[in-house]
Amino acid sequence: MTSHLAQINDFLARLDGEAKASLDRVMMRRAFGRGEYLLRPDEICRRSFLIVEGIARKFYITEAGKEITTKFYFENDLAISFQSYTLQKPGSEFIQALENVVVTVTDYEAFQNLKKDFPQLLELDLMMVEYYAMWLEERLLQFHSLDAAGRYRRLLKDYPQFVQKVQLTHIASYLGISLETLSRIRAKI
Amino acid sequence: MTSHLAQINDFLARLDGEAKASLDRVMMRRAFGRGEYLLRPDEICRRSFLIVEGIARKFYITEAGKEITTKFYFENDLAISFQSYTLQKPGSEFIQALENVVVTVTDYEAFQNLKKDFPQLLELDLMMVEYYAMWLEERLLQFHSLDAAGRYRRLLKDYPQFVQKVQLTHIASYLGISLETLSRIRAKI
DNA sequence: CGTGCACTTGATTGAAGTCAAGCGCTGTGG
DNA sequence: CCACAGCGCTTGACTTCAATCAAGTGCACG
Repeated sequence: MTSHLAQINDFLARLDGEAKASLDRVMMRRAFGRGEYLLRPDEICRRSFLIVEGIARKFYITEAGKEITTKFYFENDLAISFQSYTLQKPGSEFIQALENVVVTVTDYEAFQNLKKDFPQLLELDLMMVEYYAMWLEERLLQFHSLDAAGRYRRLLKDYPQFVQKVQLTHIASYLGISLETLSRIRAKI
Repeated sequence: MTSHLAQINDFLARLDGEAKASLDRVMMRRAFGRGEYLLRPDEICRRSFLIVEGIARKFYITEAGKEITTKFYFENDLAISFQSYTLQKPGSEFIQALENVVVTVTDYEAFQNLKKDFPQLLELDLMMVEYYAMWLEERLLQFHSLDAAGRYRRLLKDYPQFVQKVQLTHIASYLGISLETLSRIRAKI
């Protein structure tokens, strides 16, 4: 998986000058304070947020009123509500800063237009979506084949930084287990 | 979701003549008998299979030796082992015909080359991966927010054809529940 | 010095897994 | 043509994992 990420960085490094310059031109730096929302439900996700600094999360609220965290964003992660962004339709997800966050914002329309001029960017887009799909496959596999303790151990192994920096409440919902169960799992390790 | 599928078909219909002809030229029709494997673990997924007729499934085997079905393929579905295909590395998934199946096979390399000549095909590729990612997101959401009975009811609603045509053993593993539990859920409806 | 929030710990309940037996087809060979 | 073997599914009894409910701890911050 990491190899794919490396490939994306590699690709970005080799992106030709004009494409890169055009891309830079439509990107805008912005800051959000701890707790602020980068995106709310019923909004169309018209912008992507590349995390420069800080941590954010994506979550939705179930019918029962429970928050489910579906993704954490760290440095260099691209935060969007995928379905809302792709279809340009109102979504049901929140994106929220968990700390003070600095991002570079790219407008959806602007990026679509650039893709027409620079097929390289189309390739880049494809690579990023491929990467996301593989990440989703891996996550689904974990839900399918690991129990609560197994999923936590896997998280510790793959992303130890999460556990240090993110509240257990959010980690529990990310893993699909209750806060209490997570607490007990941790006590045993 | 259906809207996105419609968009792909629409796109295919508008694909310009030369791109379409080139694509057709590299596609080959093939048949597999019930139970045969289109792909096995440790193979690199070097071909995609567009289902013309019949049903197939994708699955893997856990450390505990249990089969987990991750996807069913019906007419017009494109069967690949996504990670193995995308990275061109050996994978761990089986793709198996559940009935006699007719497919059109497209070689990975050939398609990659065509994408260089026809950016339209690159766009098509992107759309298909986007569609797959949204499907994965939806499936993950169901694992996260529905219990066993809820997932089965959702399956009945979204894909009633599965339940008629596919063995309950496979459906149970697809839903992440035991065959016995599925049987009890069905008895209550 | 409280008040609130993040987390822990304990007791109980409930959903789903496992193990085991049995039913009802279908298909094959005596 | 019947018999029985095998497979797909059901049903029952029991167990287990994790959710829920309910206190309680400890730290941070006004």
